[in-house]
Amino acid sequence: MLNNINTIKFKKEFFCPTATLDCGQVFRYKSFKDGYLVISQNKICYLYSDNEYTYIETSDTEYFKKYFDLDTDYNAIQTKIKDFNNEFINTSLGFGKGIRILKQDVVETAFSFIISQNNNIKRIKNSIENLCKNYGEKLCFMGEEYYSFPTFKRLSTVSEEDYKKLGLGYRSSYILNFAKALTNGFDLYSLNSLTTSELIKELTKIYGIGKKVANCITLFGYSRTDSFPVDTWIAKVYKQNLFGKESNEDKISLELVNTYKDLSGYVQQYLFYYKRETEKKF
DNA sequence: CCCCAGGAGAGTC
DNA sequence: GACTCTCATGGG
Repeated sequence: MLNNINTIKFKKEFFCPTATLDCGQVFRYKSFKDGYLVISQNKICYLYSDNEYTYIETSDTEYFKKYFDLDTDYNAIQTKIKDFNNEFINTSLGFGKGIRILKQDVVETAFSFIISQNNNIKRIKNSIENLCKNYGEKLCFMGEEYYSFPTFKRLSTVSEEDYKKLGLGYRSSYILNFAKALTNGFDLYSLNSLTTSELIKELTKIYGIGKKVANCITLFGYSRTDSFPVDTWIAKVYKQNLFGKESNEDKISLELVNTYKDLSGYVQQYLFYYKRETEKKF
Protein backbone atom coordinates (compact mmCIF):
# COMPACT_ATOMS: atom_id res chain seq x y z
CA MET A 1 0.00 0.00 0.00
CA LEU A 2 1.28 3.45 -0.91
CA ASN A 3 0.97 6.15 1.70
CA ASN A 4 1.47 9.56 0.16
CA ILE A 5 2.68 12.03 2.74
CA ASN A 6 1.56 15.59 2.11
CA THR A 7 2.53 18.80 3.85
CA ILE A 8 0.10 21.39 5.16
CA LYS A 9 1.54 24.86 5.76
CA PHE A 10 0.01 27.39 8.16
CA LYS A 11 1.13 30.73 9.61
CA LYS A 12 2.91 30.12 12.87
CA GLU A 13 1.57 33.13 14.80
CA PHE A 14 -1.68 31.41 15.80
CA PHE A 15 -0.44 27.85 15.52
CA CYS A 16 2.46 26.95 17.80
CA PRO A 17 3.09 23.19 18.09
CA THR A 18 4.45 23.36 21.64
CA ALA A 19 1.70 25.60 23.01
CA THR A 20 -1.02 23.57 21.32
CA LEU A 21 0.32 20.26 22.62
CA ASP A 22 1.42 21.35 26.10
CA CYS A 23 -1.75 23.16 27.14
CA GLY A 24 -3.19 19.98 28.62
CA GLN A 25 -5.80 19.00 26.05
CA VAL A 26 -3.98 16.04 24.50
CA PHE A 27 -1.63 13.33 25.74
CA ARG A 28 -0.49 11.36 22.70
CA TYR A 29 2.51 13.17 21.29
CA LYS A 30 6.27 12.91 21.56
CA SER A 31 9.32 14.82 20.42
CA PHE A 32 10.54 13.86 16.95
CA LYS A 33 13.31 15.56 14.93
CA ASP A 34 12.61 19.31 15.04
CA GLY A 35 9.05 18.89 16.27
CA TYR A 36 6.55 16.28 17.39
CA LEU A 37 4.74 13.17 16.31
CA VAL A 38 1.07 13.62 17.13
CA ILE A 39 -1.20 10.57 17.22
CA SER A 40 -4.99 10.50 17.11
CA GLN A 41 -6.98 7.25 16.86
CA ASN A 42 -4.95 5.30 14.25
CA LYS A 43 -3.65 8.42 12.50
CA ILE A 44 -0.38 10.27 12.91
CA CYS A 45 1.38 13.41 11.72
CA TYR A 46 4.74 15.09 12.06
CA LEU A 47 4.24 18.61 13.39
CA TYR A 48 7.01 21.21 13.36
CA SER A 49 7.65 24.86 12.62
CA ASP A 50 10.28 27.28 11.35
CA ASN A 51 10.44 31.04 11.88
CA GLU A 52 7.27 31.78 9.97
CA TYR A 53 5.21 28.64 9.43
CA THR A 54 4.00 25.51 11.15
CA TYR A 55 3.98 22.38 9.03
CA ILE A 56 1.90 19.21 9.26
CA GLU A 57 3.29 16.21 7.40
CA THR A 58 0.79 13.38 7.14
CA SER A 59 -1.02 10.99 4.85
CA ASP A 60 -4.33 12.06 6.42
CA THR A 61 -4.43 15.72 5.47
CA GLU A 62 -8.18 16.29 5.73
CA TYR A 63 -8.31 14.59 9.13
CA PHE A 64 -5.56 16.75 10.59
CA LYS A 65 -6.86 19.97 9.03
CA LYS A 66 -9.98 19.38 11.04
CA TYR A 67 -8.08 18.04 14.07
CA PHE A 68 -5.99 21.19 14.36
CA ASP A 69 -9.07 23.36 13.81
CA LEU A 70 -7.48 25.17 10.86
CA ASP A 71 -10.75 26.78 9.71
CA THR A 72 -11.17 28.79 12.92
CA ASP A 73 -9.87 32.36 13.15
CA TYR A 74 -8.00 32.53 16.47
CA ASN A 75 -7.08 36.16 15.92
CA ALA A 76 -10.79 37.03 15.95
CA ILE A 77 -11.31 34.92 19.07
CA GLN A 78 -8.51 36.68 20.92
CA THR A 79 -9.95 40.05 19.91
CA LYS A 80 -13.33 39.12 21.40
CA ILE A 81 -11.72 37.90 24.63
CA LYS A 82 -9.75 41.15 24.94
CA ASP A 83 -13.05 43.04 25.04
CA PHE A 84 -13.57 41.73 28.57
CA ASN A 85 -10.61 43.91 29.62
CA ASN A 86 -9.26 41.39 32.11
CA GLU A 87 -5.58 42.13 32.50
CA PHE A 88 -4.52 38.66 33.63
CA ILE A 89 -6.49 36.93 30.88
CA ASN A 90 -5.07 39.29 28.27
CA THR A 91 -1.56 38.42 29.41
CA SER A 92 -2.41 34.74 29.02
CA LEU A 93 -3.60 35.43 25.46
CA GLY A 94 -0.16 36.68 24.53
CA PHE A 95 1.58 33.84 26.33
CA GLY A 96 -0.50 31.17 24.61
CA LYS A 97 -1.05 32.94 21.31
CA GLY A 98 -0.29 29.81 19.30
CA ILE A 99 -2.77 27.54 21.08
CA ARG A 100 -5.43 25.85 18.99
CA ILE A 101 -8.21 23.76 20.51
CA LEU A 102 -8.02 20.30 19.01
CA LYS A 103 -11.03 18.47 17.61
CA GLN A 104 -10.39 15.04 19.03
CA ASP A 105 -12.24 11.77 18.78
CA VAL A 106 -14.84 11.66 21.53
CA VAL A 107 -14.26 8.05 22.58
CA GLU A 108 -10.50 8.49 22.85
CA THR A 109 -11.05 11.78 24.67
CA ALA A 110 -13.41 10.16 27.16
CA PHE A 111 -11.02 7.33 28.04
CA SER A 112 -8.11 9.74 28.27
CA PHE A 113 -9.78 12.13 30.66
CA ILE A 114 -11.19 9.37 32.84
CA ILE A 115 -7.55 8.38 33.32
CA SER A 116 -6.58 12.01 33.96
CA GLN A 117 -8.47 12.37 37.25
CA ASN A 118 -6.42 12.98 40.39
CA ASN A 119 -3.34 12.28 38.30
CA ASN A 120 -0.44 14.21 36.82
CA ILE A 121 0.17 14.80 33.13
CA LYS A 122 3.36 12.77 32.96
CA ARG A 123 1.63 9.70 34.41
CA ILE A 124 -1.45 10.25 32.25
CA LYS A 125 0.71 10.22 29.12
CA ASN A 126 2.45 7.03 30.23
CA SER A 127 -0.81 5.30 31.09
CA ILE A 128 -2.41 6.10 27.73
CA GLU A 129 0.77 5.12 25.89
CA ASN A 130 0.73 1.80 27.75
CA LEU A 131 -2.92 1.23 26.85
CA CYS A 132 -2.10 1.76 23.18
CA LYS A 133 1.03 -0.43 23.27
CA ASN A 134 -0.78 -3.28 24.96
CA TYR A 135 -4.16 -3.18 23.26
CA GLY A 136 -3.75 -1.05 20.13
CA GLU A 137 -2.51 -1.93 16.67
CA LYS A 138 1.17 -1.54 15.78
CA LEU A 139 1.67 0.87 12.88
CA CYS A 140 4.55 2.68 11.21
CA PHE A 141 5.19 6.25 10.03
CA MET A 142 8.44 7.79 8.79
CA GLY A 143 10.33 4.77 10.08
CA GLU A 144 8.85 5.13 13.56
CA GLU A 145 6.65 2.56 15.24
CA TYR A 146 3.47 3.79 16.84
CA TYR A 147 0.22 2.29 18.13
CA SER A 148 -3.39 3.09 17.40
CA PHE A 149 -5.78 3.88 20.23
CA PRO A 150 -7.46 0.59 21.18
CA THR A 151 -11.07 -0.07 20.21
CA PHE A 152 -13.54 0.02 23.09
CA LYS A 153 -14.40 -3.55 22.20
CA ARG A 154 -10.82 -4.59 22.89
CA LEU A 155 -10.74 -2.56 26.08
CA SER A 156 -13.92 -4.25 27.30
CA THR A 157 -12.17 -7.64 27.30
CA VAL A 158 -9.25 -6.59 29.52
CA SER A 159 -9.33 -7.56 33.19
CA GLU A 160 -9.32 -4.99 35.96
CA GLU A 161 -6.13 -6.59 37.31
CA ASP A 162 -4.35 -6.03 34.02
CA TYR A 163 -5.34 -2.38 34.05
CA LYS A 164 -3.90 -2.08 37.54
CA LYS A 165 -0.68 -3.61 36.32
CA LEU A 166 -0.47 -0.72 33.84
CA GLY A 167 -0.61 1.66 36.82
CA LEU A 168 -4.18 2.85 36.33
CA GLY A 169 -4.94 2.36 40.01
CA TYR A 170 -8.51 2.85 41.16
CA ARG A 171 -9.43 4.17 37.70
CA SER A 172 -9.18 0.62 36.36
CA SER A 173 -12.79 -0.18 37.20
CA TYR A 174 -13.94 3.07 35.57
CA ILE A 175 -12.14 2.19 32.34
CA LEU A 176 -13.45 -1.36 32.23
CA ASN A 177 -16.98 -0.28 33.07
CA PHE A 178 -16.99 2.42 30.40
CA ALA A 179 -15.57 0.09 27.73
CA LYS A 180 -18.30 -2.43 28.50
CA ALA A 181 -21.01 0.23 28.31
CA LEU A 182 -19.79 1.30 24.86
CA THR A 183 -19.66 -2.32 23.73
CA ASN A 184 -23.24 -2.77 24.94
CA GLY A 185 -24.42 0.01 22.65
CA PHE A 186 -23.95 3.27 24.53
CA ASP A 187 -23.18 5.58 21.59
CA LEU A 188 -21.26 8.76 22.37
CA TYR A 189 -21.44 9.93 18.75
CA SER A 190 -25.23 9.96 18.75
CA LEU A 191 -25.31 12.46 21.62
CA ASN A 192 -24.00 15.26 19.41
CA SER A 193 -27.50 16.70 18.91
CA LEU A 194 -27.74 17.60 22.61
CA THR A 195 -26.90 21.01 24.01
CA THR A 196 -23.69 21.28 26.01
CA SER A 197 -25.41 21.25 29.41
CA GLU A 198 -27.56 18.28 28.35
CA LEU A 199 -24.40 16.52 27.18
CA ILE A 200 -22.68 17.11 30.50
CA LYS A 201 -25.72 15.75 32.28
CA GLU A 202 -25.63 12.57 30.19
CA LEU A 203 -21.87 12.12 30.49
CA THR A 204 -21.86 12.46 34.28
CA LYS A 205 -24.24 9.49 34.48
CA ILE A 206 -21.28 7.34 33.48
CA TYR A 207 -19.46 5.73 36.43
CA GLY A 208 -16.14 7.57 36.76
CA ILE A 209 -17.11 10.74 34.88
CA GLY A 210 -17.81 13.84 36.97
CA LYS A 211 -18.28 17.50 36.03
CA LYS A 212 -14.65 18.25 35.30
CA VAL A 213 -14.04 15.27 33.03
CA ALA A 214 -17.41 15.81 31.33
CA ASN A 215 -16.42 19.40 30.54
CA CYS A 216 -13.16 18.16 29.00
CA ILE A 217 -15.08 15.70 26.86
CA THR A 218 -17.54 18.32 25.63
CA LEU A 219 -14.73 20.78 24.92
CA PHE A 220 -12.16 18.53 23.26
CA GLY A 221 -14.37 15.71 21.97
CA TYR A 222 -17.55 17.55 20.97
CA SER A 223 -15.91 20.92 20.21
CA ARG A 224 -18.25 22.71 22.63
CA THR A 225 -16.40 25.88 23.49
CA ASP A 226 -19.13 26.81 25.98
CA SER A 227 -17.42 24.39 28.39
CA PHE A 228 -15.13 25.40 31.24
CA PRO A 229 -13.32 22.47 32.88
CA VAL A 230 -12.23 23.42 36.40
CA ASP A 231 -9.26 21.44 37.69
CA THR A 232 -6.77 22.30 40.44
CA TRP A 233 -4.94 24.80 38.21
CA ILE A 234 -8.07 26.62 37.10
CA ALA A 235 -9.40 26.69 40.66
CA LYS A 236 -6.09 28.27 41.68
CA VAL A 237 -6.05 30.85 38.89
CA TYR A 238 -9.71 31.67 39.57
CA LYS A 239 -8.94 32.47 43.18
CA GLN A 240 -5.48 33.99 42.93
CA ASN A 241 -5.64 35.88 39.64
CA LEU A 242 -9.30 36.40 38.77
CA PHE A 243 -10.20 37.05 42.44
CA GLY A 244 -13.30 34.86 42.22
CA LYS A 245 -15.50 34.34 45.24
CA GLU A 246 -16.83 30.82 44.72
CA SER A 247 -14.98 27.86 46.22
CA ASN A 248 -16.99 24.98 44.78
CA GLU A 249 -15.52 23.83 41.44
CA ASP A 250 -18.93 23.24 39.83
CA LYS A 251 -20.07 26.74 40.74
CA ILE A 252 -16.81 28.20 39.44
CA SER A 253 -17.38 26.45 36.12
CA LEU A 254 -20.96 27.69 35.84
CA GLU A 255 -19.94 31.25 36.68
CA LEU A 256 -17.18 31.26 34.07
CA VAL A 257 -19.38 29.75 31.34
CA ASN A 258 -22.05 32.31 32.18
CA THR A 259 -19.45 35.04 31.70
CA TYR A 260 -17.50 33.86 28.68
CA LYS A 261 -20.22 31.86 26.86
CA ASP A 262 -18.84 30.38 23.62
CA LEU A 263 -15.40 31.78 24.40
CA SER A 264 -15.15 29.73 27.62
CA GLY A 265 -13.11 26.84 26.24
CA TYR A 266 -10.55 29.18 24.71
CA VAL A 267 -10.22 31.29 27.85
CA GLN A 268 -9.85 28.10 29.87
CA GLN A 269 -6.98 26.82 27.75
CA TYR A 270 -5.11 30.13 27.70
CA LEU A 271 -5.40 30.38 31.49
CA PHE A 272 -4.44 26.77 32.15
CA TYR A 273 -1.36 26.96 29.92
CA TYR A 274 -0.18 30.30 31.33
CA LYS A 275 -0.68 29.36 34.98
CA ARG A 276 0.82 25.91 34.70
CA GLU A 277 3.81 26.88 32.57
CA THR A 278 4.74 29.72 34.91
CA GLU A 279 4.26 27.77 38.14
CA LYS A 280 4.76 24.08 37.47
CA LYS A 281 7.55 22.38 39.36
CA PHE A 282 8.85 19.89 36.81
C1' DC B 1 6.66 11.45 57.06
C1' DC B 2 4.07 14.97 54.31
C1' DC B 3 1.66 16.89 50.01
C1' DC B 4 0.20 16.97 45.21
C1' DA B 5 -1.49 15.53 40.56
C1' DG B 6 -6.32 18.34 34.63
C1' DG B 7 -11.43 14.27 40.44
C1' DA B 8 -15.16 11.32 41.45
C1' DG B 9 -18.04 8.13 44.33
C1' DA B 10 -19.99 7.08 48.66
C1' DG B 11 -21.43 8.37 53.03
C1' DT B 12 -23.28 11.72 56.27
C1' DC B 13 -26.02 15.55 57.65
C1' DG C 1 -28.56 20.21 48.31
C1' DA C 2 -23.75 20.87 51.10
C1' DC C 3 -19.34 18.88 53.15
C1' DT C 4 -15.89 15.06 54.09
C1' DC C 5 -13.34 10.84 53.37
C1' DT C 6 -11.35 7.63 50.54
C1' DC C 7 -9.78 5.84 46.41
C1' DA C 8 -4.05 3.81 43.55
C1' DT C 9 0.18 5.46 42.22
C1' DG C 10 4.41 7.97 41.54
C1' DG C 11 7.11 12.17 42.40
C1' DG C 12 8.82 16.24 44.99
